[in-house]
Amino acid sequence: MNDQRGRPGRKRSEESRRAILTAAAELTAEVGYASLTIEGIAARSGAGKQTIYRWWPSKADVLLDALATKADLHIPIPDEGTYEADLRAFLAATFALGSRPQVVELLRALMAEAQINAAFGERFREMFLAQRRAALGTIVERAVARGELPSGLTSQTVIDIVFGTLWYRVLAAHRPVDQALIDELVTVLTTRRQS
Amino acid sequence: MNDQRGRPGRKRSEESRRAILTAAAELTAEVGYASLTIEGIAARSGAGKQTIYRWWPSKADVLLDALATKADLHIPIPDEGTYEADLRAFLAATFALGSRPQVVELLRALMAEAQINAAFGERFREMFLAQRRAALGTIVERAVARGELPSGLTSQTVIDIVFGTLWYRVLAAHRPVDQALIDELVTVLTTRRQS
Amino acid sequence: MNDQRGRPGRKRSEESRRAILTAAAELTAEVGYASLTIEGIAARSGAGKQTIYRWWPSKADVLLDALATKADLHIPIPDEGTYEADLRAFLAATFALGSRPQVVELLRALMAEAQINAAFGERFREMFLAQRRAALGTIVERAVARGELPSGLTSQTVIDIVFGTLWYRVLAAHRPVDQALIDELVTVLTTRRQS
Amino acid sequence: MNDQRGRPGRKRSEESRRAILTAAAELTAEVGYASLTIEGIAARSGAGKQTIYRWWPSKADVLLDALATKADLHIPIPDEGTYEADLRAFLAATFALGSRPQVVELLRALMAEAQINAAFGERFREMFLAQRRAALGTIVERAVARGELPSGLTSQTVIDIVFGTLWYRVLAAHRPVDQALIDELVTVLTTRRQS
DNA sequence: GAATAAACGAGACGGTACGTCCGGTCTTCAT
DNA sequence: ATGAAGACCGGACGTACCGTCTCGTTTATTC
Repeated sequence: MNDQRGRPGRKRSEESRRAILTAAAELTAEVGYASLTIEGIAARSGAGKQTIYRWWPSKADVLLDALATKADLHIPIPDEGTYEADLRAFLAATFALGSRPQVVELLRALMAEAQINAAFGERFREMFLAQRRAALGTIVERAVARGELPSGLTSQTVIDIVFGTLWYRVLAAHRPVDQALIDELVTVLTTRRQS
Repeated sequence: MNDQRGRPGRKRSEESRRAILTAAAELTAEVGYASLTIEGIAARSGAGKQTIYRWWPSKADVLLDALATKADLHIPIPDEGTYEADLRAFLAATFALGSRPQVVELLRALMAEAQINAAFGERFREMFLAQRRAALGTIVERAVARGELPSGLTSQTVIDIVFGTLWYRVLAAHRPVDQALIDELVTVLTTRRQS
Repeated sequence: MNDQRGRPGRKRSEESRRAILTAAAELTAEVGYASLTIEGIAARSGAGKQTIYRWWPSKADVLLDALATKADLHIPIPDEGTYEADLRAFLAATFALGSRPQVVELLRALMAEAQINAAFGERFREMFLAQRRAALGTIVERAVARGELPSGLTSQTVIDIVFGTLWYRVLAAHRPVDQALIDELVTVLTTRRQS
Repeated sequence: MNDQRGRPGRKRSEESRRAILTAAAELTAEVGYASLTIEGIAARSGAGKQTIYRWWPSKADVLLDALATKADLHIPIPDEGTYEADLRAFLAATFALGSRPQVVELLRALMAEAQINAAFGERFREMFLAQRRAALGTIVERAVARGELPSGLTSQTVIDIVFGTLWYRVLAAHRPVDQALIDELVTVLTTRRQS
């Protein structure tokens, strides 16, 4: 990826990169995404503006990178044996993540930016949303293979419903995702129906 | 509301108001929300900037007002006799609305702004989202009264799932709401379960 | 002047006029001429902006009017019997006026405006400067008639030198006109020379 | 003065500086000082507004700089041997300058601004007026040393009378400084008196 | 080791839009 | 017809950031 093979010249400074990502995350928490500026990130991190523009196309991309760098945000793909248990485990992991206000704020900002800036939207969808969909997709496909999915439901729709409901609570309702919601979602998406 | 009784001074110009709302809507369609500016709206509408700032706190509020002024966006509360039919009718109406690209673009922009600007978020939730929730709420409450709601499902969760899935398709998936999704949503949210 | 004979409609309010002139003078003293605005005068005086625009073409004209209304600013034309005594009396009267800071401030502002706004400059010259020149002119002409003027000096130049020096101290030197200056001016402009 | 030794960052653009000063001078000549705007200067010079604000506190300071940059405005200190000849030479040089309408307009505007804006007034007095006073001061001091000054006249008063009369003609009388005035001034300020 | 080349902090640059202020005009209702 | 109130269009203000462009300096690779 970062094709540094034998190129002359100074190497990218990992120190600067970290300082920039940290400054961006802190500033977002302190002043909010709307008041976050490239100049502010540069000033806080001690980097020059050009250094930021050299490596990221926008402030949203800096934050997306900062998010991706947080290793602990990884949501594992559970394998509990049954579709219901897997789904419940997946939702519980997501729920845990949702209880960290700073992360939630970041996600709201990035989703917003994705609506306004089409190019970033593309990157956000590919680098973030698609990965989450893939994780849940694995679980649902397993259920399909086992015949556990309720009839009349495609796996894509299950995924849309799960993520849609979670995002809606964050974006529109401003209510945290809670245990009750998880229970109801699992109920709706798993229980077999009468003919 | 606009208590003009016997107040001295010139009255608010309805002509300017219309010109501003129209210009804002047109410009959003032409250049996109990100490139929409108050100055641009003023120039296009022939109004002074101050006139815009006097009546709306931000460009998003202008668009929200423009949206509210479009009478044809009203979603009726159907009463077809059964919960399933009502829900299907409600979704069909929403689906029809979603097939108008300009409206969808507007909604995406407003939802984005609501994430970034907390004060506008409050207004957007109260003046737009709450009304839609109330409409669907009426339908669902009727179902509850009739005992048609699947057990283990609260009416608020039904609403979250419905709007969540619709918004998710618009915001994250960039896939239009289609008939297949409607069918699956209705299936999931109506069918009685085996004990 | 104010030809109100038999005109229909409400008469000009003397109360408003006074309030406006007072407010303008006070505001100039409080915030300075640069920060004086028509809106400010209207607000302070309780008048509408239109009322001010109806009767004065600019804020400088309001102040010029306020100045003219101050009756005590009148400089009498002395007649002491000799040119030297007259000149000294005239300068003493002007000197007394120059010791009132507010008046000096006003004069500085009006002279400044006269440079920047040609139309007002014309009015200022005619309504203020010309009157002062005429007063001193009477004195000097009397001296000419008596043969008291030093040879090689025209009356216009005497006037230019007197007012020039006084204004210069106010505008450029920021030093008050004092007794020493008066003495020296009198000396220069009266003493007969050796052939 | 401009201590650029080893400072990091891009250097100030001399090209921009020149373009701004030229544009300001031209615009003043074309539309007058009252209609001169920072935005206009920026537009005409091709510079950004911020570049102007970075280096000059007001439009008057831009003009003062433009004036100072005009090398040909320098008034030499003559040394003709006698006070009278020196004074006459100094006045002739000033008179020549006064016959350039653009320069006179500029001086009127700056003197006006100096009345209205106290901070600029200070700069104008120090950077322009004081230099002229110093030049004439040299001449007059020489006369004092030689005992050529009329008795009862201090050197400061001579300077006040000279500059006062010149400025008054420009500011108040709107009559150019002419040869007759020079002659009369020299007469008044040099001739010995009868006891 | 010298030359070359890239990245770095710093900061000036041309731009664009911001939100505010005020100018001068125009209703509106009351006197 | 005047007057107070206040909305209107217009234009400039001074500021904040954008994204780009020098600068001088530091660090690496190649000759």
